[in-house]
Amino acid sequence: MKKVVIRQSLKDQVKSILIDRMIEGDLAPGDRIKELQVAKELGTSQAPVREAIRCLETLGYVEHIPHVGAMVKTFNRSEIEEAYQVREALELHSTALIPEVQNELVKELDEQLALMQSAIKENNIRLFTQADNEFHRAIVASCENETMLAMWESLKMQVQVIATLVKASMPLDKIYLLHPPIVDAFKTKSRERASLLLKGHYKILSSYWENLK
Amino acid sequence: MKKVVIRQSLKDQVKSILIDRMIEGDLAPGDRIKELQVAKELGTSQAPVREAIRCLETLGYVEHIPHVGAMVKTFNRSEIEEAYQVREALELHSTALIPEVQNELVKELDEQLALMQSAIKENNIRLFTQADNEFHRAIVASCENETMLAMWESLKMQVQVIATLVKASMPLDKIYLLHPPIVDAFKTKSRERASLLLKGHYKILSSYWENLK
DNA sequence: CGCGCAATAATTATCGATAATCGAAAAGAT
DNA sequence: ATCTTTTCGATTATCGATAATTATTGCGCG
Repeated sequence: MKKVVIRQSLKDQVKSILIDRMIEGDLAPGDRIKELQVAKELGTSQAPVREAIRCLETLGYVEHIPHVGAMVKTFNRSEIEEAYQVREALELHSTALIPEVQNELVKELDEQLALMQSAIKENNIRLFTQADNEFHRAIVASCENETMLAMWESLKMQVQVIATLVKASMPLDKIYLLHPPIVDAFKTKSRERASLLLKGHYKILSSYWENLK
Repeated sequence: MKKVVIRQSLKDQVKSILIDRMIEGDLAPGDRIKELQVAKELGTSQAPVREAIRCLETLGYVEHIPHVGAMVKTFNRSEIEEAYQVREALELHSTALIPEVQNELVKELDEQLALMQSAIKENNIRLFTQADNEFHRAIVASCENETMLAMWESLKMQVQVIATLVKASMPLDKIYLLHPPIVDAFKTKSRERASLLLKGHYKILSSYWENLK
């Protein structure tokens, strides 16, 4: 691949850097993000940092209070539960919208199932979570509705929290077992059945989550 | 009500003004929004205008191309259809999530039905659309999921387009008739039935929409 | 006439500095 | 000692100006 000069606005660069810091844990929930401080660190002026923060705000990654500042968002219980419900709504309706040709979807789902299994063998929660995410994402993506997919993805952060906590109390292989029947339903072209199974999947995980109180 | 000093950032004021202009039609889809021009008009500097525009961008009201500028968004056919599908997903799942006490919801829905009827008598499409919107909004709102409601509302603009066009070809009273059965279902505490009727409602409007090609 | 290219105009992106605002600490009053 | 007011430091919000980028115009040339 040919190398090309980087032509990315400062805002976008700052945004990427801040997101990286969140992922790495250098920026933990509750941490404040000061515009001028970040600007000095990164060698820019306040404006691009400001824009980047506002962007993160709309992504739901940070919380912003006028004249006070921004801090990395900490989700409370109900926000997380709400997001989980919305995600369920989107996935269920997606299965209903998936066009007839489901071969590619099945292939993708099978791949993610395999990844989940190897993650279980290694007891690699991170890998499992990723495959789990991709599994569900594939379902939403296959109904070819960009708007739907964008909304589904916007709940990433909140669902991340619930997923992490549930996985700590529920064995991975038990979570895994919720998925193959869904793939089978798609294989037999029964979206109706897939939808019901998915609903059951969510119900079971929700009840586990409830017990974590 | 006691009067309180207005304490709103310039950004928010600019944002409101721009949205008003869109509603009034002074800013039509495709129109460019120039930062410095708006700034001069409103007597501010570029910065607040810039922020307001970025905010409108994330709301999906304007489209922004780096180094070129922003313009009022024109939705294409598929974006509108996608939004409509997502809204259906959210409303259907909302009905399933509504807690047992549905009296307040029924009351609100009945009110909106009445408004729709008087709108029909006056042949006031604007009023009808508003009541129609509130009707569906009430359903989503009653499941007490702020995240769900926020997402539902974020599709306002796109749905506005489809609603306007369908109403031009489909008589208002026909659209009206899709709603009372839904209220009846809620009255008999049958969320299951309400969900099915809502699905039917969407199916019928979609088919009308398809015929507008 | 139409195409490539340079010069120019228009607009956004970024900057550095200043004003406005907030929260906490210090001072004062009861 | 407690409550209120004032002051001060920190931070965001806004400004005016400049740099960077893109779009447009006009000109020379085949």
